[in-house]
Amino acid sequence: MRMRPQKVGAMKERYNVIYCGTPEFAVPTLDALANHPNINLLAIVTPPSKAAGRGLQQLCAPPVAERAVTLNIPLLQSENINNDIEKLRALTPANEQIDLIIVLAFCQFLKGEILSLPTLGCFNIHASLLPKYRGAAPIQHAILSGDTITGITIQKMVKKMDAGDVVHTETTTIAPHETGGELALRLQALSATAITSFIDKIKKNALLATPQVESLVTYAPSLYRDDGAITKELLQKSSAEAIYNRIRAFNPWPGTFCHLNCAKQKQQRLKIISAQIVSPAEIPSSAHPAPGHLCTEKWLLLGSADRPIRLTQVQLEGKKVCKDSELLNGIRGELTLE
RNA sequence: CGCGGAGUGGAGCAGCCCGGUAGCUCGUCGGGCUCAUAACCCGAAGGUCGUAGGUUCAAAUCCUACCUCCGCAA
Repeated sequence: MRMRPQKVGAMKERYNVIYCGTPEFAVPTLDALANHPNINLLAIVTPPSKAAGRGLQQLCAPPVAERAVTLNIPLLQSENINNDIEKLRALTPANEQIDLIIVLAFCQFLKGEILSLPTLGCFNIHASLLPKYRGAAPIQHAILSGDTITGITIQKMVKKMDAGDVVHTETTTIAPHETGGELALRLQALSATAITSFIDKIKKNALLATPQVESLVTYAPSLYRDDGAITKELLQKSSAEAIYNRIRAFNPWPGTFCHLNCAKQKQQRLKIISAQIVSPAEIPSSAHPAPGHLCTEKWLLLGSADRPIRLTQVQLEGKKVCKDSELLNGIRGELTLE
């Protein structure tokens, strides 16, 4: 049963905001907030800097943290923000209150105590059309499922992950060949648009909170490297379109790959950068790969449950990205899958 | 000092272990052929073998240092 939308918010000249975010994805929205005339950014919260990079173990700050320094806004790097509530209070001027906490791609879960800290509440920007794809990897899952539409949702955070009332949405179509990385770039810009509209709604006291329809809830769990494995088993039971969607959804992260055996060499991992579905009519019958098998006559063709998939751009361990035909130019002996 | 791979004509690679004339699959250019192809045939151009030292009669190959690119792991 759908509940009647309720109004939340209050008119005010300037809102005290704390922004929580981590990766590049959260930077444009930070900029939008920092530039907004009605927003006073009290502080920016990110996780601590971590060692990163090949060879030298250098400390690497989250992109949002770097941006905070550039913007000259107080930065709080916290392992777990739930334990640092006092530090947040300390950043608030004596006779003022925290009005809003905005959370985008933060990698930390906010508990009850912090949710009740701001006067207007905590709001999360989520990169899907909730209630679809609650969880950590909504962008990839939307493409993986072959969706043609997605967007940005702003929800009033509750104790349950991504389950709060929806207060604002922006939609966009997913292009047929769009990758996870390309869509993420567009959605991070759309997120900045969304937050501006959201603030305007608050200003006009026109914010409507619509409960999520529970029966439509789906989840987008975290992805891991192994999820990108294109195996014989997966190929045998999947359509070419499903494999193709996986390849583009997982580009550039967590990436898709398969394992190759080449004559008298040890097994090598082959990253798949891009691919395309091939109509059987486009290739000679001698080059038709069986489901779960690899054909290397001129292109790298994987056999799926229905049509072949050509791996157009690939990368072998320790090598640069190259076209499938270029890889085959250098291969001596037979190449087989796994 | 986290582990590992790689720099050789325009591209992708072999050759290095065991030093002795620069090789393979493509591409490019010229010519030919076909109704046609991710086609085929003939010919040609194009390389300081990442950089700098060292060993040697002789180094792509052995030794040392450095530069660059990349995979894994976080």
